[in-house]
Amino acid sequence: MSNAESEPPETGEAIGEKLTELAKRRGYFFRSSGSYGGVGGFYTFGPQGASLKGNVEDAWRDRFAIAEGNMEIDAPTIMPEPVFEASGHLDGFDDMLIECPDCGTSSRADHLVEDETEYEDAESLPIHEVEEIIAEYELVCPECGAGLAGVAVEEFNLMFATNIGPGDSQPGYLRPETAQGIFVEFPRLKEYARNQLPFGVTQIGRAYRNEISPRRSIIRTREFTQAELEYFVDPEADEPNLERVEDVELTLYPASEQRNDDGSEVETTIGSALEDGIIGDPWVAYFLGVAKPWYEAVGVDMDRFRFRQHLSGERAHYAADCWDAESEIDGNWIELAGFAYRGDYDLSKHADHSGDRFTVFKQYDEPQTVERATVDPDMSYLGPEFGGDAGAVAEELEALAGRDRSAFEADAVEIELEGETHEIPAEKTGFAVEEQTEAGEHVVPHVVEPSFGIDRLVYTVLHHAYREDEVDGEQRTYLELEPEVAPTFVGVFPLQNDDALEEQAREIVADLRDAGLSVTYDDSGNIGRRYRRQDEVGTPFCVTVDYETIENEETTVTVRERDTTAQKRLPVGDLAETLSAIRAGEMAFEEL
RNA sequence: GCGCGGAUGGUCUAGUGGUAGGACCUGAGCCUUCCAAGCUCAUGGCCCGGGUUCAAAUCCCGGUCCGCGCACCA
Repeated sequence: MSNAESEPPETGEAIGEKLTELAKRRGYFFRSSGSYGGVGGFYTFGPQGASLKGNVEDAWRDRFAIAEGNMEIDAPTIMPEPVFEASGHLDGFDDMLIECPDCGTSSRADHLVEDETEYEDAESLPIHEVEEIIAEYELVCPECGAGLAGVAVEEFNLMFATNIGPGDSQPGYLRPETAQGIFVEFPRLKEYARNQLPFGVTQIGRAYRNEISPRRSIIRTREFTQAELEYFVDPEADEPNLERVEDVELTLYPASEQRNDDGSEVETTIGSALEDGIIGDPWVAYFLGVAKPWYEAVGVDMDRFRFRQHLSGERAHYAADCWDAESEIDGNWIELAGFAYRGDYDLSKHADHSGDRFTVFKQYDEPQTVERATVDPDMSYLGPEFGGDAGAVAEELEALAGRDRSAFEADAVEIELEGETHEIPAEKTGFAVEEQTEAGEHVVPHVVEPSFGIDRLVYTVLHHAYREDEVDGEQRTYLELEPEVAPTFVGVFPLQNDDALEEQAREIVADLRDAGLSVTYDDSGNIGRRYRRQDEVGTPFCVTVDYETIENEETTVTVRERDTTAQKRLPVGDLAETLSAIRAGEMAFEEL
């Protein structure tokens, strides 16, 4: 177990409940299918939430696809069973649960068998065998000691199963991660990359896990959105451009510190963390360095953010080094993203299972000439001599030529086949040593995988943006969302119900929308109420048309900033341009 | 999946075996020359299914969902 949930920074009071209430009331997110009683683990993003989420996805795409020069694809969410046999999800995602008839405790049946008997890989055994083993060894409930012999073992796979087409002849599954959609299409994707390593493929999409108990709002759901990058590299040749990120400062929580009782987080830079060996892999380090400023830009509070290294027991067996991005929410650390060096695990598995080629041809600088021992067996001799074994004999000859040329120097070549020794006259083997020119080799790329959870990030962004303060003695709740991700960028109001003011305000709305800004118009109640309404959904700016606007020669409006409630008067003509510049981060409100 | 607690307008909540009230929000109107003001009016609710009862939002059972703990989290 990690102590990932220990020692949260002492910032922020518990605001999860208030946020959930606000999210429901204002349209960020809410439980799905409420009219039918609701369903666990599924949430709908309302108008505000969908917009915020879309903006976060756009920001991710800008940074991890476009700015890095990576491709983006959009693969199906349902894939056929063999894909998941290859990926390991069909077996590895399978839990065997056994429930104690006395105390009701559920245990992992496969773990019980592995712990208490000499069986080592109980997970791969069929259910009935596990049940037999439990009966045979008279295993008991680890909690209360009651006998478990004869108790049914229940299989629980975290993947949602379905059927493709009529009947159940072609089982399929909803993908438990978006990554497989990329790996499966690798042979074609590498063509689009013109067979050049390194290259990256991104995907933003839904993934599905039939969680036993979804919890904590949209933090752990059964359907969620991931943004993943699979970056394919030549492990021999490719190196990340660390200069771009080496000065990025970050908070790390390495495995070594987690094991200490008084372990603590480490403040360092990408460059020194690599030098000190804290981060093991330069590619992982590179993407941590890209991710940190990005998280900051979309509104994650860097005082409540860290990268935590996986402990060795926590890592998947193929992952050499693995770090999670984590944010702190009401005293708990939640996982926002995982950065794993997956080696050639995924591509090799799919190569084995599909028979397709998951490699990239890497041309040498200079063609290389190598001596290679080859055989060309005389099958008209081997056939009559060995009958049905002739093919196997030929294969063994070829293998032998590869490992021991001297075996072919005698008049007769000895080979072993199923324990028997056979002699083949040397002249019948067609043995030769030839010079071959090789232009390059097929390499299985290694994969670096930054994998982001979007829903959790949206929740974190809202949580970290939540503010309460007082304006003129009145309580105020507002969301300090970054302009780049805020669902609505500007609200436009007439100061009062007045045809002239309203007409002018509607013109401004049209202008701003033409400029591509997300605008809302509001003329209900009084001006203060409208400001508060926009504050609560996190709209960064409000524009108000008053009598000065329509009476003075120069048409001006007030622009009011959300966080400070400060106002400035600006000419209408420059409004769209100025606000667009602010949204793009090229200008600050204070500079106006 | 187990245990404990919960579920009343959009939101937050009061409530008793005799068919539900408030606040906020929302909408209409009045008022209003910049921060949830005031006045009038309006919309809208007892999670679902069974049982007990003359009568159930209330008591009982089951389910669904939510929160917490346990287990689970490739």
